Amino acid sequence: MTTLGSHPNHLHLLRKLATTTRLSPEDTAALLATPVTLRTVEPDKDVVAQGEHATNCTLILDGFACRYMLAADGRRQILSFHVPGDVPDIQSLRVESMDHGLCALRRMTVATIAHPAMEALMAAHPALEDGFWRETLVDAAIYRQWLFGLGRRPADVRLAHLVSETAKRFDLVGLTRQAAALPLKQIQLADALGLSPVHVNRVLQELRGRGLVGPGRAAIEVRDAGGLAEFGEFDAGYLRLRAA
Amino acid sequence: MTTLGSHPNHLHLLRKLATTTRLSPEDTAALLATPVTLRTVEPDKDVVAQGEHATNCTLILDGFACRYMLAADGRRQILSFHVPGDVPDIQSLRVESMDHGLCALRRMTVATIAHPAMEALMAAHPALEDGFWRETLVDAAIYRQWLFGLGRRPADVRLAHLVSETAKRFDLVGLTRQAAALPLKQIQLADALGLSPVHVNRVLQELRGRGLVGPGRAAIEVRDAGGLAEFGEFDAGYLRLRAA
DNA sequence: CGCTGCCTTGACCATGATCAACGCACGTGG
DNA sequence: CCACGTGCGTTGATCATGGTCAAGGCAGCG
Repeated sequence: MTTLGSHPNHLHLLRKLATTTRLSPEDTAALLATPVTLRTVEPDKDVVAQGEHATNCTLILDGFACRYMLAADGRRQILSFHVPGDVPDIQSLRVESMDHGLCALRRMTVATIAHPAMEALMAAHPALEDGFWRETLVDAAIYRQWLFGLGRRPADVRLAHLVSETAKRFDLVGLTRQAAALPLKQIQLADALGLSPVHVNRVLQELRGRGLVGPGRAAIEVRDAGGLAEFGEFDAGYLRLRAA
Repeated sequence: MTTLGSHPNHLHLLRKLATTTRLSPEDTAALLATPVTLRTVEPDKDVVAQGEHATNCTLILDGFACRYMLAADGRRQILSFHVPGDVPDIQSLRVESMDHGLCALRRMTVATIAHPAMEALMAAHPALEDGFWRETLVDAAIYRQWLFGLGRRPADVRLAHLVSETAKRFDLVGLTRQAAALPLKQIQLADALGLSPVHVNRVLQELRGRGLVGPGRAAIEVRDAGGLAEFGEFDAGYLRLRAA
């Protein structure tokens, strides 16, 4: 048990909150004084399982995670990606049981915040409550983009959009290095895009041929962010709800 | 200008809030005393357009609406349906501009609530704030189901799921009659399911052949709700976050 | 009586899935 | 230091779900 402020990566959360909400020094101080438990999660391990009743919220300090649902035949659909600074299970505060799982895609460090501590923080600091609420609205905006993509965009545009969006989200929390080389496997992209792994491979080659992403196999290297955004019809507006 | 309580269809909202939140008599009284403007919206007319900055929230009293986004080539993706009792643009309270449009699918009666009135109501009645927040969480749960369907469910299952879900949502606000005969055109189903209208037609015939929906062309008549839910892998749990 | 809007049908096409094999890089143990 | 195993990426051949195009059909309405 320690406080959030004692881990240097709290800065990602602060940076993200700052894109939508203005926090007073007192709000920030209270946030950093919040008691948390640090935990490491190995790749492919659930942070919260589907159906579980959560009693904590999870702040990602380092690593990369996704929400997902499983089909009866074992096929997986990834519903969203989550970068450091995200609290992907904040809705567990108000929800009886998780309708989806939360899973580490890379080795993660997370800060676990007990629900009562989170409730107390938000009750005492309306600006923080507001900020976290806005985060869920950004979440919803991202869902809408993915819905639109799955329904109406061809595979190549969809992939370019996803890569652009994910890179931008690393950017927005200050992780420029990871924004340039996304730690995504092709299978994970396939599960997020509703495609098969082999089709993702082929579409990636198309994007490589266009000079938009690099040839490396370890990570998706963004070569031409502007061109990728244009090809993927990506406009970052929906990630940055303007501050009040 | 009148008050919400003066229109009989306020009951749909109350019924829906009651599924997730416990309201005191004072909360209910304040809600019903809220000043609103009544308005009629013709089919295919926008309630709020994409890109617009809204200064009101919209409560649906009667009719049927959808959120949607348009592709550059004019193709449409419907992102969600909305039944009486929904406030589909509540996020406009916290968002600079709409990333999607809100459109009437049938003739609608809506109550327009000015943002300041909504803010005042929620500030004075935390239970109502909580209730509306929970609604956005149900929204998000529906988005996840649609994402899963678009990514991983074949067209027939996807259609059965959508029909089951939409019928259940009419049910939950007390509109049993509309739940049994959904006012949906095939083009609208196609836009929601990411399919072409002709494929929707064929899949509908398959469901008619299985005895799950009726043969009528004016509306989708649910013949065998249980069978439809089973075929569509529909479990209503995600529509009803348990009350605190 | 003839529009108009939507549903229906058929023929053909294409995006992306599936199946199966192979390659390549990295890590581990002999 | 090399042999092997493992996990992922890559490729090719074939298949299928669902799209597109084009032409009727049918009901309600002016």
